[in-house]
Amino acid sequence: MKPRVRYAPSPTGHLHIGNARTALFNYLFAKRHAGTFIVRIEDTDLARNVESGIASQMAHLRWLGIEPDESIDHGGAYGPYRQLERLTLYATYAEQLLKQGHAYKCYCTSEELEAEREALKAAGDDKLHYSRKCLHAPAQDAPYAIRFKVPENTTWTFDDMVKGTVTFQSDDIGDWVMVKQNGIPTYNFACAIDDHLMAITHVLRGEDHITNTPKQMMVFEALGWTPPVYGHMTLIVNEQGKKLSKRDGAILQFIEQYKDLGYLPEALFNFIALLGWSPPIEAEIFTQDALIEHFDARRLSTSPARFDRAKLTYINQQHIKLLDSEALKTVCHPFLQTAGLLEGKDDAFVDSVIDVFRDRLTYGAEIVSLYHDFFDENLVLSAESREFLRSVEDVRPLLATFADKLTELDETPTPDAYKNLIKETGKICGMKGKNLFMPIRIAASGSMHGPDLPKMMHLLGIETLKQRFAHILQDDLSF
RNA sequence: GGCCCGUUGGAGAAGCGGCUUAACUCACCAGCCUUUCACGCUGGCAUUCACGGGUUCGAAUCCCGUACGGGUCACCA
Repeated sequence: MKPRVRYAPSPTGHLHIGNARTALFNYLFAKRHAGTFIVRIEDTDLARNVESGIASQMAHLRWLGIEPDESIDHGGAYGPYRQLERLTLYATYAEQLLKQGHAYKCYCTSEELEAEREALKAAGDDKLHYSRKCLHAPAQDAPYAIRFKVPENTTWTFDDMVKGTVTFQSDDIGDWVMVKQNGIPTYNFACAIDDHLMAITHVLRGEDHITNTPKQMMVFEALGWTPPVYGHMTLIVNEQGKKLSKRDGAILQFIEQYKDLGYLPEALFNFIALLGWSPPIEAEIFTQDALIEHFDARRLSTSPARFDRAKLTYINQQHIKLLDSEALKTVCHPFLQTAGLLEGKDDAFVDSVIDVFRDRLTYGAEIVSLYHDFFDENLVLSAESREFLRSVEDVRPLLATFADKLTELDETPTPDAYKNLIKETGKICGMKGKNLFMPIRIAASGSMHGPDLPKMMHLLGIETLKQRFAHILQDDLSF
């Protein structure tokens, strides 16, 4: 049987990295087994819905390369794919459960419930379950919620795809609300109904849903249905080992933020796939197709996945290396453009900028800071550079010679022209290797680290170079 | 507090009872390459798997307990 899996976001905002990961693993699972990947919008919390949230989520899913087979945008035989459009369906089943005695109307107000919980807490009760005081309440002409009547002395056991056998007892679950006073179903109810109606075979979701599972299973049982296979993936945690909180500013958590910084979608896809899952082969740079080919749900990790930004950086850099120059140009161009670095520059200039930096670029937007680091007007010698200059004998004559030679060049020397110049300078001064290149590099860029020297000089332009050499030669001998 | 889950080097993370004197990757260090820088390549980097018991001829791997960490206990999803 071909699996049918779903990603069921609530449209409360942008695509979060944790949600993206849920979507991604479901997608991988579906594609790996030639199944169907469905996106269902769970918008039953009216207060938290953000209308633009749906479009944003769908757009970023697509940007990541995750294309649903069935969704509000793609249609399908199991629609509608938005819960608010399925209200009559839920009402039908709620009615049935009510009739069969699996559910009952609850007339308690939120104040009463709150007071009840407070009392339990004060009494030292640690379960804080609903008292069931409305279980036999006569019908009233008042607003009501519908509660699921949790069967007594029952054990729910399921074979979790990642955790193994997991068990819950009736005693640990209070009668929960399945339809709110406003007539809209709660998550656990709507989710169970839809998973059945949409013929979902496997549910891969975050571990934070594990305690919801028995609630959903009891709906399936009451209605005589067979629940899907569940799999609960470990949470993604931050440096402190805490669940990623959307309010945590220390980590960029939304796909959009990475997109805006010029991260590559295929790299992000690769990185996220490694969050709580490990490939069966010794590699870690994967294309989406390779990931689909190697995906195996049995390799989903049981311990929390640490969000490691350094790893992301590395993976992105590796994917950048895979790009041909045209593709890399497409990535970098907008950033150079917005930074105003392209004013009066031609295409060849863009090509050289990218060529010079491609080896050390870790994400698109970085091209701008790399550029500034090395080509800023006010260059400042790093401490390391000064120290090096002091350690080399006869630095000054060397730099003077080079500066002198510079005046002999034409207006737009090629990288090779600079290379020859360095060579000649070395010959004249009797210097070579590091002692030759490094002082020139420092004079030109202020730093001991940077792109290939001749290429860099070419980019910098002869006028800037002349200024910089003049500047450093004016400097005190001690630098 | 109840219930559920986890704990391997500076970091991520393999490992599923003997092939492990613990893979791979990042970071770091050293060397090579490059007349510089970077990329790349090669090598180094846990006598040890939170701790304490137990099972076994044999345990990071199984069992129990302790500690620590996390998740969840809503008319949120």
